[in-house]
Amino acid sequence: MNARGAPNIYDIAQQAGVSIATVSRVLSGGRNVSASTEEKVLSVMEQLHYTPNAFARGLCRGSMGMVGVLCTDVSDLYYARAVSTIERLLRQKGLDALLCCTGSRLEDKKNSLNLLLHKHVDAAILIGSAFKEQDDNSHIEEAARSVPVIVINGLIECENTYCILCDEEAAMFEAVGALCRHGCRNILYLYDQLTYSGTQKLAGYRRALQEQGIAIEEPLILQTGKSLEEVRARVQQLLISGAVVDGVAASEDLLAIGAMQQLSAHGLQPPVIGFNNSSFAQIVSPALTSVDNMVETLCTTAFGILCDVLEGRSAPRKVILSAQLIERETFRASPVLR
Amino acid sequence: MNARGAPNIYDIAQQAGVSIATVSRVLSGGRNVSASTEEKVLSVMEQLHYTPNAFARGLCRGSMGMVGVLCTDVSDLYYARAVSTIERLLRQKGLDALLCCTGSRLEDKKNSLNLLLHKHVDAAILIGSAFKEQDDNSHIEEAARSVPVIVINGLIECENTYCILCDEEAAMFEAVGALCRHGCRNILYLYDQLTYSGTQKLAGYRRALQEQGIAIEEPLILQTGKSLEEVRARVQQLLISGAVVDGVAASEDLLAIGAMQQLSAHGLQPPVIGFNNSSFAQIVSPALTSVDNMVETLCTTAFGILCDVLEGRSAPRKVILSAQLIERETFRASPVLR
DNA sequence: ACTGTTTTTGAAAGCTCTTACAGAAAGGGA
DNA sequence: TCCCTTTCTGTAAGAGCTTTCAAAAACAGT
Repeated sequence: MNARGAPNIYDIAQQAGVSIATVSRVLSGGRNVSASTEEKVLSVMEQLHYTPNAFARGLCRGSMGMVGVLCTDVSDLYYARAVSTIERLLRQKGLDALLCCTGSRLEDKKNSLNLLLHKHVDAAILIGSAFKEQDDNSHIEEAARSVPVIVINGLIECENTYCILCDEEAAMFEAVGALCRHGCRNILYLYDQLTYSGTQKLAGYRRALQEQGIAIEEPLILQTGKSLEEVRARVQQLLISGAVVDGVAASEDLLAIGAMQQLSAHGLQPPVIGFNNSSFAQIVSPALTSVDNMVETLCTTAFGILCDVLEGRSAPRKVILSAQLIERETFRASPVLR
Repeated sequence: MNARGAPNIYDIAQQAGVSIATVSRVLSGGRNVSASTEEKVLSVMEQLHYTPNAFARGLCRGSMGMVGVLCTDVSDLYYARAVSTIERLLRQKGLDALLCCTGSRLEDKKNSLNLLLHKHVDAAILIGSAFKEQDDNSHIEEAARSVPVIVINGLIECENTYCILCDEEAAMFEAVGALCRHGCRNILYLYDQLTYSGTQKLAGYRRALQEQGIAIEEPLILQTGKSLEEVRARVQQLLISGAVVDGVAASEDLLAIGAMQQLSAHGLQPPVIGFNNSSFAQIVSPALTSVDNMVETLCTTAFGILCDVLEGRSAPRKVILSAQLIERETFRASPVLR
């Protein structure tokens, strides 16, 4: 064992009476090493509790087996689920997740991604971070020049970039359509941010109303913050202004819940549909009907693509899954012919 | 620029007409470099978009500025909040968070921690992962031999180890005591796992009943899973068996909510107190009274200690904060004299 | 025993940076 | 002008691993 702590490959070589090249060969699977030599080396490693130095390895191989995982905020249940799923899959494959919560400001997202690349991750997985405008994604394109970038729940189409998303426009179209067919005419729509996903959902809402021949009333389209209080305050404002609301759709469960509470305080209980099918949905009462956009499936698919890419296989540049309406107490689509 | 992509320190040195040592000096703050040389080097770096190779740096310095963050499961709201807080603080300080969700099996926790160390993190932060028995923490003690280990919400006392916790025994003692003083005599207690924290809370429950002279009925102490369904099923079983319940305390909000729902299905609405003060608590109705064990504060404190340790300052080996009962609709302590 | 293959091994170069040490340049005082 | 500091710069030796290339050993076939 050398002076400062951990033994290195030289120590092993010396103890085992072989050269460092042989030790290195044993380390990488024992190709071209005689069985007896391999055994001896392995036993010395065991004895000395040897673990190869990850930095040195990284330096030689250009990779340390880390994948950057970026999202706006893990304390958000939705991202938490996604990150959890991805982390588990990565770990199963011996990869480490370098977590990075960027916050919602574009500038911060850009910086974070950049920093991550300097750590020489093997790939980057962005969750829900792509924006609508092509221009806002320049940092992603830039990043894709050094490592493959997998975007979950965001659209991006450029070299070395892969995206897995759920057709949320269609999902919201269906959900709002169902509300209309149920008889709702003044459907409140709540959203927080206009990420790619946010934009899609809003578009779905608009298309559904148009298709049903219902005029879109802009005041019913409400941008709120993420907190329950903000949502309730905005809804309260709206109600006080005299707006009529006979249905609610929201880009996230929490927003729907806030609206539900505030409407309920006014004695109103219109049908409500949330989005994401988070744990919140089953906990509130009445239990919230919500669109399940399949985070886990999105993540699993993304991971599969990541593996394909890292191992040099070909992979689809864009995968679109479809969502599913999970019916609970706040709304059940009555089987009505259109 | 050299053959394969990124420029290295030699490229910069050559372009700037200086030696690599000088470049390295500029890199590390420009000590002992003339202003003119520094400027020239910096401009070449700029031009070539140079970033020092993190692995090489790691190799020399023995650190890459990464901190391992371990928890059972980030998809759990409680851990998600903690991880989010910690990640943000680490990033502010230029450190990266290597996330590791260990699952609840001790064996997996041990392995994960071990793997993390091989990546040469500067420190490890464990969230709620310490167990009751000293023996179960051997992996932590082992880890602490190579890097400082900060345990949040778990007790551990050994060399190079720091723990920050909330006195949950006292918190639960107070909460259950309040229920008793309110008149509850058959208080259902729900818990999931007996981590250190879990054990403490249960102990608090027992002590409160004892102090109030109420006999502890073991069937009222219910171990459930983490899912709402499991909780409801277990509570249902209990009720069917004819047990009387006139109060509920739980080691986690979700458990309390499950119990609430099931009791409510039986027409019962006893006082209920949850734990963690998660977002769930404000969302359900009636809104859940819950003990806030100050995750964010715990994390901030932990981070402060981490900084002190990394920078060679002294830090307390153990910090205990106290929790706070957040009163909502499911229980309000009436001001009764003991 | 000898030749040609195949398998196993080691020496050395390379990956990119930091840092100790020594030498060169520059500045100050007599 | 000379000598002694102080400031700046370069050389070279690591840090610990991978990998190429050539040499050595083992083996088979005649």
